[in-house]
Amino acid sequence: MTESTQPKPDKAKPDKNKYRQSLNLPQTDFPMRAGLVTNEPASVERWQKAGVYQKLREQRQDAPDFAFHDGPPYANGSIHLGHLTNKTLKDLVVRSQTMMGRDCPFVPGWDCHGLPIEHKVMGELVKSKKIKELDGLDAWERRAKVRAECEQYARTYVDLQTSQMIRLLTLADYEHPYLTIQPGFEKAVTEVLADLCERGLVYRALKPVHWSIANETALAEAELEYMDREDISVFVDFEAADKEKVYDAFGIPDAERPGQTPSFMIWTTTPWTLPANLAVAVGAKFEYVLARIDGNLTVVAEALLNTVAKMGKAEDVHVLAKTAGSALVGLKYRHPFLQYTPGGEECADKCWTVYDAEYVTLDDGTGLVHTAPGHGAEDYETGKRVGLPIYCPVKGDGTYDDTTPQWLQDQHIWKANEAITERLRESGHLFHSAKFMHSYPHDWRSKTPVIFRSTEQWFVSIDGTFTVDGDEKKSLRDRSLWSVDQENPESVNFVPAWARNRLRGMLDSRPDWCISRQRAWGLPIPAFHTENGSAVLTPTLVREVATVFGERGSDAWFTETPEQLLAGWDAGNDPDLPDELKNLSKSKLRKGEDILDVWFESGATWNAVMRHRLGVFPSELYLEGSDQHRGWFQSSLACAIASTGKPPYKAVVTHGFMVDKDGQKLSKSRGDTIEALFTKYGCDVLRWWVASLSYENDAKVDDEFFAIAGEAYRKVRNTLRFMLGNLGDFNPNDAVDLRSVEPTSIDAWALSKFDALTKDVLAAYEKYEFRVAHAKLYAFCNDTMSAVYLAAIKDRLYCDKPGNARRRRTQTVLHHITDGLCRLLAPIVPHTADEAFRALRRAPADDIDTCVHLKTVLPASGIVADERWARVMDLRDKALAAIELARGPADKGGMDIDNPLDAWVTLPSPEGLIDGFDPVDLADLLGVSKVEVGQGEIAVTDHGSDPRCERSWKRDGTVKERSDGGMLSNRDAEALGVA
RNA sequence: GGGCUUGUAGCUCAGUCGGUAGAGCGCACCGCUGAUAACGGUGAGGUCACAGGUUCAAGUCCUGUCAGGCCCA
Repeated sequence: MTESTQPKPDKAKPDKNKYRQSLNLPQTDFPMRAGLVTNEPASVERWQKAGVYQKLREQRQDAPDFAFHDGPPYANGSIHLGHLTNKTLKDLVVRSQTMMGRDCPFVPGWDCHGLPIEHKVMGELVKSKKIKELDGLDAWERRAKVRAECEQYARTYVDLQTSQMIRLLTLADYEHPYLTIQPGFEKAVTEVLADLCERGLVYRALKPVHWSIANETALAEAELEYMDREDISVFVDFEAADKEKVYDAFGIPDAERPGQTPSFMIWTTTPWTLPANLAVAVGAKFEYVLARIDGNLTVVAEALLNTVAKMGKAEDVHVLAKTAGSALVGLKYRHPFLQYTPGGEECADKCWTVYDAEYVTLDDGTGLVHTAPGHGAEDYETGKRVGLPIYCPVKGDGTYDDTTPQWLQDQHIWKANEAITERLRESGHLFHSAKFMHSYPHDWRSKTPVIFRSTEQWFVSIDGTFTVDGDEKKSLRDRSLWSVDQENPESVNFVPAWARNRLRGMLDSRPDWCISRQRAWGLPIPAFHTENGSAVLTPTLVREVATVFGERGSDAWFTETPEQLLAGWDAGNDPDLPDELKNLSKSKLRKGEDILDVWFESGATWNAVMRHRLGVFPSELYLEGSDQHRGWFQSSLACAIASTGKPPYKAVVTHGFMVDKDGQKLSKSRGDTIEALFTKYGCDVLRWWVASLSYENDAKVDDEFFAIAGEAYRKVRNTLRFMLGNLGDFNPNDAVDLRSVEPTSIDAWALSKFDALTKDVLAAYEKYEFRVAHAKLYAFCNDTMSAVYLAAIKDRLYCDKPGNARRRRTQTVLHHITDGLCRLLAPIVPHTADEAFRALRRAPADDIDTCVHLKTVLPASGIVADERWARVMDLRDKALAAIELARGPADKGGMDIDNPLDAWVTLPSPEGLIDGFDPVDLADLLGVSKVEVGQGEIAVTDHGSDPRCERSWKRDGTVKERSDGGMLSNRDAEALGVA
């Protein structure tokens, strides 16, 4: 059946709408359907035209500061859900702080340098064949050219992301962002580097670092990605140099000594590092055995003997003797295939030594650890301690150099894994080998496995001590740890609290910071090399180059000569330059080719943005994802503490990651683009969703959750619409003095509820508990307003005479609450709050000055509702339950009352509970026609057969036929002016 | 393998000092039809991931296991 075949319902009940025209029904231009897709961009345009961000800065000149610092996203690609959450959370902070009256300037930033962009640009140059244009150029010209391409690339994505963030309704100084490629920014970063040089924290050393073979550069920890990889694990026998000393160590009597030479069995998953083996490490405290395994005499840790034997499928295992690891220390062994020693007199006898080391464990392997100081962090420490050379026979491209045996030279290390294993097998040194899968660090860009390789790099010392302004000599590690220590009264504050431990754990264990990279797209480390190759990097020199960067940008490093760059530097007057260099010739200097780790740049944003630009330090807050404990939180802390002695932030807020519906890692190829989400749901809906997250944990993302947020948004929107509709005929001139509101009136109750809401929401905003604010606002709209107050005041708003005092009083209160509610909602739904705020004031479309975002929250009304209200509301709950029962069928104790307006209720007033309360207010709160005060229990009576007012539909006992022929109650007759 | 962290109703989350398990959404049912592609009411739903332990008493404290997440090796 189609609708057209049905009778017209309007005609069916003509009398029902007899008085409809005389009612004050809601009227508003605020539509039920939000139309966010078109209306949000219109709001953005209006705010930009009005210059909201600038106006706020002028308006808040004397207001308390809230300097919040934006961590720079990487200028590559479109923003994704992670950005959306991060940026929205930041905007919730900015807007809520602004709404609370503070001056919260927010300078958005972008991280523009770095490998990912350079990698991408190089790929595009190759693809477009433009790479050929670089062929004839020298290295510096090439780099300059690549840098120009990179800058263009970065700026493209800064523009794209800027437009997306603006579309997301975030409030920031998008006209003047900070970019890590701006000359002023580069200067500020270089100044921080100068400060660190001044503290004596920057040094150059040969050290194993994570090395990307594909990109031929050192990588920071943050540039690694762990992925599964198949490798060979090998158990190798290293033959003892002097068998008698081994037997001595195991205390075997001369007579019982076998003629055979025992060996030390080591285990490694990187056979390619064996050519660089310079030592074996044991744990002095562990027990070791001399065992015969299928005929071979070998030394392994007692605890691991069975596992090792089983792995090698050994059939005959027999322990000859046992001794402590400490007895093995100092014993010598021969390398399985190196016939000579690659440098270092320590090894004139062509043997290497067994040492004790802390990091030896009995978790896996043999308890004897292959040590190659050029290829591992711990190996390096051991090598340094015992004076071994930091030997690294692997070149930057991953092939062996000419210090290795002929059969390895120029071979790639990953191929060498096989070759070495085979060689060991042939020579009888291999006990066992097996392929296995493990999680292994990869270069996050090229997705290729990373190796440890020692190269000359610049480092920031974590444990070197220094003073700032003549304070106590302490290391960067100790200072950093203290700055986050709970015992420290000036400690950084962490939300959530466990973030403190997480940062501390990392500070405890982090090694020296390798800050150099061998690429073109970055800020050059302004070091110069003298003719004999030694590096010059003095504070004065660095500051001089910083000035040049500030004036001409860091491109100058690539296009200018050392004389030009150092025009203002006088070697003779540089206090940190060694005497023998005082009269060096600038023309003989060579520019260093390293660039700075991008984490150093972002670690110094506080200097460029907070200190230089806004003149505020430290920042009130850093807010980023939990991965930034190791990233930005830590790099910023290190830079700021080394430079100023103070942390760059007073507080750190961390949020979790976006995961899928099942809590699993979000796949990168998944889902809609950001623009698709913007148009499908609207940004206010997405923001409402972000506000609803318990962001300290990971957040599940799914269409379903956005849809739920959309439903909730519509409920709030409808509540606003209804409130606005009932103020359709209200003018501020009609307002009554709020102080005249009776404490026992329903209006006083609503006002006090709104005051409480304001207090709760602001407290939540203050603590960055947006979820709490969100829940309170939602409950207020749905319960306090929609279900209770608005339901109760409907009758008077619709039926009282428009200018009636009671109606105007209620409207005054409603206006106050609507106005205040817009302000409280503004940080979460900036478009909708402003739309409602403007609708409340009936601002015409061309009025750009009416804007909720230029306002602050309303002060408390100061109305104290009667303290009995809480108990009166409990009484209401009971009465409603009684009405609900009365509406049921007789066999369930009910009276079959269809409509609550058919009922009257008698309420008891124990201890004068409802004395002085308006019975009409109480009736309206219950949705019944009349309330009487009585004794005993709550009583519901059926008045369904009483005459019904044709206008208000109430049966309040005053309904009778009036002069116009209609059945009306006293109030409605009066409102119409009929007798 | 290590650090930090999560696991409570179908879903998202509260749960304070250890003392009878809470909300919203969804669902079911009912009402209203003057907030109407709205609005209101009522109800069902839980072995608090699992296994031990401490305690008169454990979602809560301790140990371990399982399954996730971030970071690291």
